[in-house]
Amino acid sequence: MPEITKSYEARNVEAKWYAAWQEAGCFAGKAAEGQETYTIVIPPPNVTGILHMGHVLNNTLQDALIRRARLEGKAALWVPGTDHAGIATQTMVEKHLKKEEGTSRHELGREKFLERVWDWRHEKGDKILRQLRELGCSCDWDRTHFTMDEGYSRSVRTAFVSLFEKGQIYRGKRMVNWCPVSKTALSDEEVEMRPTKGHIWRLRYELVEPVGELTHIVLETTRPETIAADVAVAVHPRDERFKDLVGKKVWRPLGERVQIPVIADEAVEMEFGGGALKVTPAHDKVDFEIGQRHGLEVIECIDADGTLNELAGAEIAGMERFAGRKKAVEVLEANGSLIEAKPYENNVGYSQRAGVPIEPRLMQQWWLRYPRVEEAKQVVREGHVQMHPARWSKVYLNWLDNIQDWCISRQLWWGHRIPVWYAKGLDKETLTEADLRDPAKIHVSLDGPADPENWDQEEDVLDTWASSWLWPMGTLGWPDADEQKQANFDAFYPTTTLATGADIIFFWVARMIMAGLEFARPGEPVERRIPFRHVYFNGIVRDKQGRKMSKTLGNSPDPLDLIERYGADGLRFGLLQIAPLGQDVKFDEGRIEGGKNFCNKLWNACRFRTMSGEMSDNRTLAAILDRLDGDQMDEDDHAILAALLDTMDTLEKSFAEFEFATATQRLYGFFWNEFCDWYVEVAKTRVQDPAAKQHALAVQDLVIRQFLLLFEPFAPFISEELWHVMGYGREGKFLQDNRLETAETLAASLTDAGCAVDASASTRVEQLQTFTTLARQLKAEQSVAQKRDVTFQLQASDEAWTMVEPHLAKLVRLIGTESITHTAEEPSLPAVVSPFGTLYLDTGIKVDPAAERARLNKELTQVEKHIGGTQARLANEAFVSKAPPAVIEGARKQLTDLEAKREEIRRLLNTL
RNA sequence: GGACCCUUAGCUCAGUUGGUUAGAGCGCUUCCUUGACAUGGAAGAGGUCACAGAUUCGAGUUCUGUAGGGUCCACCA
Repeated sequence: MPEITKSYEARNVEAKWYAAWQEAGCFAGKAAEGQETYTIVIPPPNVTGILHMGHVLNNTLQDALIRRARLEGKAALWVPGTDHAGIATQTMVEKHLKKEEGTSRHELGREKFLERVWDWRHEKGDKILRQLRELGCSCDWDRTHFTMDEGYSRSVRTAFVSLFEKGQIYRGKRMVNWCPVSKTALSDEEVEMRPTKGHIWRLRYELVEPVGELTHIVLETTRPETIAADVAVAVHPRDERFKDLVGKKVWRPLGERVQIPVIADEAVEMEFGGGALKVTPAHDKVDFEIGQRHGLEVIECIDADGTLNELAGAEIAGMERFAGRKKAVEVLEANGSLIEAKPYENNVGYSQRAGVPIEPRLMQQWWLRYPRVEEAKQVVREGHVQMHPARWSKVYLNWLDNIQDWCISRQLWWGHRIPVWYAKGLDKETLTEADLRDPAKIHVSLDGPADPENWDQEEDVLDTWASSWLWPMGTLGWPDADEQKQANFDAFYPTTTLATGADIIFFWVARMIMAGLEFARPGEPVERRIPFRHVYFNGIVRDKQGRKMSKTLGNSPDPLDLIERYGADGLRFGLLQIAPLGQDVKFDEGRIEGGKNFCNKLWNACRFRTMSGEMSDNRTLAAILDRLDGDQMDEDDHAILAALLDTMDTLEKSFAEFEFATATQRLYGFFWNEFCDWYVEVAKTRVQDPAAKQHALAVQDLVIRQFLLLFEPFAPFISEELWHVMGYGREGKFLQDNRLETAETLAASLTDAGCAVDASASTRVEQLQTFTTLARQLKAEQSVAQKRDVTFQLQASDEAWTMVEPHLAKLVRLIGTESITHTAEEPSLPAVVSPFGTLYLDTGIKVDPAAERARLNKELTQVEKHIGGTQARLANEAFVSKAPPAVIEGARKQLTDLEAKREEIRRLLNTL
């Protein structure tokens, strides 16, 4: 028998078992012919990222799902990997280069710079994957993928080429969200609207020729620095105030002194500002559209880096855009155009990553018309892809309903370079749709043209999400037939569950669905093409004040530190206990500590079991069942086994519903309260009885065994350790090599073993528990809680006494008394009314009648209050005639019981 | 402007299809180091379930509205 330490030391076992699992290839995703599979692809973290609490939650959930699937006998595969994270990684390396070497990517040049990024990736990357091992994640590490690996890159290019050939991809000059810091275009999804405090300036634009009384038009703007790029002033066509002005000209108040027309356009809000709008097509999306409708010129006065150029006007040219804004206001004030400056808060689009306002800009970019939009809606509407919680479907469908073409090109270097080659000398700015489809001018292919010397490859790379949207397929070998075979694409696709955060439902989830439908198994039914069947959205981990955890706030605990202090299992279990379906998680370190304490409780329960008696053959369930003795089955056995079956049932349901908090809470309550606090305590007595000992210990062995199987998905390390300590495992075998019985099959096995579980015993055990609590309560009230030399007398009917008598030995021990005797007398002693009769406590000290009366009166008041309520209900004619009979019956019985109790308390009061 | 979520004990949260006296963990009070566990045990205090209506014999639970908090989408310059 191995020596078991007094408390559970996670560090002693975690590394050991992880190494053993890996050595034995426990995590390999292998599917036998016809075997049911369970596949998860990890949401690939940034390759240079480090583990934070969000990852812990997300990956613990996935690991729980995967480990449970293994125990259910499915071929489980969890594919790990990382994302190259274009902007984030490139920015990180650029910063590093600037700080450490004072150089920049432009100084290095594309090739050298990319070498440096690769160095960085090899040196610092994948740290997060190693950290996931600390957490116990059972990924199939041999299948680790990286979005920039050659194989994966090939799938990215394949998708691009295919979509290009289908005409879904085009190059076009349109308004894009330009990030002046990262110096790249962004998709709409990467722009975050933030309320921003600033000013709005009320300005006058002088009419070239007065119209009647009118000498100028009043309008308001938040962006005076762009005035020099104004090409018109727009008013609403039905606005009476301006009907005579349309077609007239005004002087542009900044920059070159030119006349611009007043035009009428529906897009103008009459109620806003003065009812007129300055039109700056180059720097505003709406203005651009107006400009298109009216054939207006586009003047760009802001450059790519966010500085104002010479077209912005001599006064502000060369200035940074916000400094230029200030200066522009001064100029406007000086030339009499400024009427008023008002503090103003409006929504400004920010680059999500760089955190600066984006600049709408007119540019040539690559665009994708999303494929399979209708199918993508259909699969969710029809439940082929189920979202949990379901409400996210609505968000998803709403987005697809309003979907816009996706700007997929990025002006970065770190990423998948777009597989498009331009014939040398071709003017890329003036390409037409026909040019795009002309193989003499544009070459699009996986591997490039045969005569590269005559071509220039596109400089831009793809949006990171235009690679990760292929993740479930690319990691399973698509599109290469051999690789797919090797990865067993056939068996593992579609994946089963995607666990991720709702914040990337558009970025990633929706796009993966469209990609899957477009590329996977062409021609087959949608349910074979979708990338996953379930999407589980886990909440965001927040701090105690409800704020998102972030590096800048410094409010995020270091998961590795938490693992160090509470063990990986404690962290996992504690976190899942507070992670309700679809709600954010407010991080509470107390719960993590609770997880650790629970592990310790489990540890000690097992330790106690090994101390209670010789360990017998625990190697199989059958061996344990063999040791059960039907003749020794008492109510406590029935109750604990019924609770075990119920727990198994609850776990099965909660896994199906992704209700992890329910699952962990049931496990906690079952093991700690039902098993340790009651069953193990009562069994202490039975273990003293040679006739009952083997049976009572076998029940414990059974309960612990089944519990470990249920617990392992949440806490794999301690479960594995105890599995071996308790002798459930064999040399070279692991917990996961066993199958998890269902509640039904275990119940059937118990029946076969002559120990059919009678769930109704639970009620009677509850009465014994109540009895115990009342007796302890009485002792505490009489200030003899710790004394064991007191005696109890139970005044009970013969029938009630027969219910208590078989349990006397246990009760005496649990309550801490010398004896409980059956009495017909009515002693003058402190008493309490129990389910079995009136229980008297003899402490050997004289009773204080006043104190006793006070105590009983308090009790009486409570009972009477309750009686009142119940009587009122039963007196209600409507209740009696309409409520279901069972409910009425329950109320009647309750009333009878309460009245009996009341009488007994009154009688006791009279004896004082 | 559109959609969604939340509000239950001091704190963090459970409360299944409406049905006895609303639960857990932490914290708090009292007692206990008795031979699994002080990372523990026993007992206890603590809640008008945000508010107002409606439906119902009966509402924490269903519906409507209000207030407060949060999220997403749209973006009036």
